[in-house]
Amino acid sequence: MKLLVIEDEIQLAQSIISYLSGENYTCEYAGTYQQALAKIEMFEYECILLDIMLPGGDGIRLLEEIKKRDREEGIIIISAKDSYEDKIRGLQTGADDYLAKPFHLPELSARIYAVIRRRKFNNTNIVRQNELTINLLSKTVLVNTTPVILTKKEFDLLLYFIGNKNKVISKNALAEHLSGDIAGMLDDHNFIYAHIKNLKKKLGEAGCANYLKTIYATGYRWEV
Amino acid sequence: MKLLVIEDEIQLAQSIISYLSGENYTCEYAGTYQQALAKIEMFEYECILLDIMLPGGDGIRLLEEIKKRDREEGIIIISAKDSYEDKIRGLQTGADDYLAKPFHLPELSARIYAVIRRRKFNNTNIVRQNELTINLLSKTVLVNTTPVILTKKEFDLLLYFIGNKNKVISKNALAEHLSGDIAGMLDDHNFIYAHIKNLKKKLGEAGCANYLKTIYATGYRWEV
DNA sequence: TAATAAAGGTACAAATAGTTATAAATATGC
DNA sequence: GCATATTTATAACTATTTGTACCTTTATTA
Repeated sequence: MKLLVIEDEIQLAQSIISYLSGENYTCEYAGTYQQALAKIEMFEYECILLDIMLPGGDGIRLLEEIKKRDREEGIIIISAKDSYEDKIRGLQTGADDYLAKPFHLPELSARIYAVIRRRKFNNTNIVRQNELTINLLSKTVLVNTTPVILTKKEFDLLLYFIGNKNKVISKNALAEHLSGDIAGMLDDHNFIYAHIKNLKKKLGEAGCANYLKTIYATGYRWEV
Repeated sequence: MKLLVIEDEIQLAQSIISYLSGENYTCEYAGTYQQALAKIEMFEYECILLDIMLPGGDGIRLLEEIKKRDREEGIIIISAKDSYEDKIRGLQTGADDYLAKPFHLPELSARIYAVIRRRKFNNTNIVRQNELTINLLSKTVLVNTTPVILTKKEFDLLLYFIGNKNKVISKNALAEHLSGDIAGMLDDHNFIYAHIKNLKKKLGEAGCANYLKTIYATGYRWEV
């Protein structure tokens, strides 16, 4: 899961990022309006943390800018002043949640989780697909009643496939999703093959039918 | 699907082309105003990516030049400066979309797909034609309810025929569409025969009537 | 209807893509 | 900081697709 932390106080940003990285989020950072906008154009995020009091007072403008793009990411506003007007204004402009400074990092983490769950998984912790049961909270996978131990990348991969079922996804797009990097993508991302193979093997051994089809010269497709 | 990438930064152009080739687009490249104009005059593209800040000629001028020709291709402007005026000016001159550098390759890919879908496929992911149903996202083909497994080239070919139904298409045009400008300028593209034959065979076996007519000494026409 | 030009069929070669096993690098946990 | 697990890189191998060559069939035209 990728997050963007938009916050001008470097100290705070660092501790947020450090904590959330430990929660298995991939975090990126923007300290100014311009940086943030550039990042948002460049990347897709599951959730954006936005300090509404950016220098230049551009927080709300940035929020409007983000909402205009009509993407799927959640937005959580962080604000120094716990002002009611700010909160109302933020939520009206389309933020999903609001958190006043100072806050506890586990609380932030919980809210991020809640926002993502609400937006991406229809407010449920459990994703079911045929004989698969995926628990987003515990990050565990069952095939019928058999548990399957997946690594983080394998889990991400599986979730991505199920979230994009019946679509062909290119090897490049998968690599991008897993490693989050940009341009200079001239390298062969052959590591994808390894993850795919391991995922298939583990699911197969647990008795899961092979839904993940290779579309030669094109990509992969999770067929259901 | 054929794209023209007009971009003077070779590095960036390369990574764009590398990524989009992986997404199954046939990409061609122009680094200058003159090259771009020459390409556009000679060939047809489904979508043009235009760096508005070209050396030796105004990108906007090129955009006007392209629009003057009144073709069907989509145009996506790529710009280094995320300037509001630039964007407005580009979109007013007839560009379909605008993307500020630096951007994320999957995002570019998604926008190209959106533009092509809007222009060529009535904004739908499903193309229907008589007993054929083509899903652009899953890249699958049904004849009535019978699935037909096509290779990459066969799928492209079919889509191209249906997108140009009732028009005669020369062997050269087909070769160029599938393999790019080089192939289009060479003679003797017997590989087209092979692909046509395989496509016809697969569709026929699935119960599809033969809409693909050979126009002797001229080309092929998908007659409906 | 014969001559000829073009297209179709087929089989095989070459290129490309995908799989797998293993090793090296990196990250994680105790 | 060491041991372990995970991720990424490498390389050999396998499978599939694509391109080519050559031969056969079909259509066109005189």
